[in-house]
Amino acid sequence: MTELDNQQRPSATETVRKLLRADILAGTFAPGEQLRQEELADKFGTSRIPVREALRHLEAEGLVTLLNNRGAKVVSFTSAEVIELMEIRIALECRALRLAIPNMIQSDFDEAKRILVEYDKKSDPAQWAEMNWKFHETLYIPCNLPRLLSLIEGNYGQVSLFVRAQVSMASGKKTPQEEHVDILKACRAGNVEKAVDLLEAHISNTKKALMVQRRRSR
Amino acid sequence: MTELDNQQRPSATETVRKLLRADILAGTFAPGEQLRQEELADKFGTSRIPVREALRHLEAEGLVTLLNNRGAKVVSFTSAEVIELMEIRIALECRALRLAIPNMIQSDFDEAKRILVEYDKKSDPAQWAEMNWKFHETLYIPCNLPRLLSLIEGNYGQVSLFVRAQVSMASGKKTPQEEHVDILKACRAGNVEKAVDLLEAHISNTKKALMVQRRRSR
DNA sequence: CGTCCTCCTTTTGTATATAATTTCGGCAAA
DNA sequence: TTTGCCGAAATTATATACAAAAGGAGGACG
Repeated sequence: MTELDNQQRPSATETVRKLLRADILAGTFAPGEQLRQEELADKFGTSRIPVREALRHLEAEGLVTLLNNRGAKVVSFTSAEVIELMEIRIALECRALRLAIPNMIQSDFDEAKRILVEYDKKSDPAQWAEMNWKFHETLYIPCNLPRLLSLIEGNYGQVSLFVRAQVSMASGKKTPQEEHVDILKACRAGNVEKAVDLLEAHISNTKKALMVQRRRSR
Repeated sequence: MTELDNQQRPSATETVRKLLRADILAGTFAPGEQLRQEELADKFGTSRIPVREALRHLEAEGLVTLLNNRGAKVVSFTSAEVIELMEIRIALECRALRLAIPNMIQSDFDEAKRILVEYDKKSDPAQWAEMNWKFHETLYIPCNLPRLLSLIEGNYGQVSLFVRAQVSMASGKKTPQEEHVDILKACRAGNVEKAVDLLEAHISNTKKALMVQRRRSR
């Protein structure tokens, strides 16, 4: 048994934190939006104390910003900061993949494959985001480093606030799905260097797509 | 002006957080030690509320662990977890260095050099840790990605809880200081691949030294 | 002699209350 | 119209109060 089977009953603070994070990631609270403590306390049926503690935690996670006497806002990134998140993705996820590949077993490949197949069936862009994360996560889990995985997940959470539907394919380039297939193939072949290179290119492509997208929306 | 000139006067919560973190990193509170809220509140001259909020933040940072109705402890890592921190160092710091080198200017080299010289003058192992961090930080700062730098700093904070005096050199290997010199030289030469490889080896050596050290202390 | 139960103490978790700060509307003056 | 300055209302920050849970000493029972 690991050390993580502690909490018997979740505290109010943890409940609020979990629900609030889900709301933020689901877009219920938009980036930049003010989060009023009393409102949240009402919504979650607690006093403001657990709300404030949850906000402090989410602040450290990078999902909200707290200013002195001015409360909390959902984070809102500048273009440069979103690019930065992609650099962090490259750093963390490429390392995780590198360490994961030697540990992969058949069921990991099967699971990844299954997700890709399901991916193609879904038509709702909102679900693509979910599938995309599932696929990537599946590739990294075998590295067996929970803290690294948790950093990746936290960073990805911030990313997903801004990279809602990442459909875009630069003209003539491969689609993200095609890239997924290629990455999985390299993993299967045990070709660490190739897989990592492909992953870096994959994330880099998202980064570039974002740069274009953001440049347009001025 | 950036976005970080907000806080006019720091709140009690932030003050407590900063001081408590300093205490933890300085070893005033040892890993595994219980942190009593009332005690901390007294020490910092506040009520327990700011203390609790600071603890929530530090929990998210990974410096303390909170258990339900059982309060906070300074984190205490298993051997495997310390190894994991080094993997995260490799992921984050190698990427930062890679992105930093193209942006380095003369004053960056000068500063790094200055730190290395000072390094040799100090005899107190406690100061080595500080110098070591300063040197690494100096190399990464030119990447100009504040979030990445903040992740690196947070991770390094956890590392420094357990890697007090990293003097050890495996027999026949280079000392950490010699490795520092080599890394800096590669940076000066603009040789990104070599510098990153050296850095990875450098961190890996620390990792290996830790593995030996921990194996002994059983 | 050891184990388990109970009660008391300590400590944590959350609600309520109070203080301090910001925000905003209105009014006056330029 | 615009600017700037009150002052009330809203909102946040912190303290205090109370409730709930954990920890520990002592005693009953095997």
